[in-house]
Amino acid sequence: MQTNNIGFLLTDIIRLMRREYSKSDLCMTPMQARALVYVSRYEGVKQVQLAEMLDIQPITLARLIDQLAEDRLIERRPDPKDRRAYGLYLMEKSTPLLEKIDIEVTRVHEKALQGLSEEQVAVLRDALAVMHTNLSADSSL
Amino acid sequence: MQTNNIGFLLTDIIRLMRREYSKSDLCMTPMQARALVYVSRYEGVKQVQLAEMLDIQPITLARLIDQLAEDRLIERRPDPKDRRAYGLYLMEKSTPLLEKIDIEVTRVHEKALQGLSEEQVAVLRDALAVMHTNLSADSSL
DNA sequence: CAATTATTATATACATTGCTTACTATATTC
DNA sequence: GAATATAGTAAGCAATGTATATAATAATTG
Repeated sequence: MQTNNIGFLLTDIIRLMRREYSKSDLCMTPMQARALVYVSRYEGVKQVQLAEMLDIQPITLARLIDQLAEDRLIERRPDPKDRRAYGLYLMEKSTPLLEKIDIEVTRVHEKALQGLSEEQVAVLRDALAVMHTNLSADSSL
Repeated sequence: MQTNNIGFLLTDIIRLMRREYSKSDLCMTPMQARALVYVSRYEGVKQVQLAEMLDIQPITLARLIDQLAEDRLIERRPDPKDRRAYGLYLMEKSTPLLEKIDIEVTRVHEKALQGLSEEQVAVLRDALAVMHTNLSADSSL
């Protein structure tokens, strides 16, 4: 049993990246930022769809959206065709914030990946994508 | 701003690995398992040292140790030379559990890494190690 | 040797992210 | 029209992490 296996490394890296993000003045958590980024990319998305994209439970997303809505970064607009559902839309305040998020993400990426060649980063990215796919596959079927 | 950046990928993979581990019958959390593995590798280690190895706060580790000690997997033995400190030692019950952990870690690794060549895995592992080092560096100095 | 400082472990309180289960309101289907 | 499915939420819990504070003990310094 090794103490430097890949799972341990990943756990550490996530924790370290979280620390790095907390040094910024974004005043939001990584998942909040992520949800906001997704809304900006898929404006009008419904919560169920977004929860599926993020692979989290709808209730987990609901609370994220609560926070973002309370901060007036996004809003829930009633779906005209389905009175149960809401579409998620950006509000004005989010535009400059999204720019800051982008800068911050770039900063952390650069810090994390420094010293790695483009090729290494490409292999890393591909390997992580494969791992994601492998782990998403539901073997219980 | 991309929705498939490396930080997002890592976050997802950690969550998916956690789910995968929860399917096992280990009845312990990843961090508990990790702490147990470290104790098995560095038997007699003191809590402060172990917290440093895991790069977590001493209080975070203290609670992990509480849980493992309550389950009679490890024990705190008073340090003969320092009455403030304890050495951490395995108890009998942990031997078969460590074997099960090893099997489970191998299973999840194989599921996560399937389809990747040995070379890709090697690059992945190296890249993650570099990222860990990069992010551990305290740039505030 | 006495006083200050540092270290070890823990306590308390909190935030974030995640889960399960259950519920309401509304759509859809039989 | 009744049964079923879906969108969103509520309540409660667990795991992991943080900051700050405190008690006990060691180490250092004057």
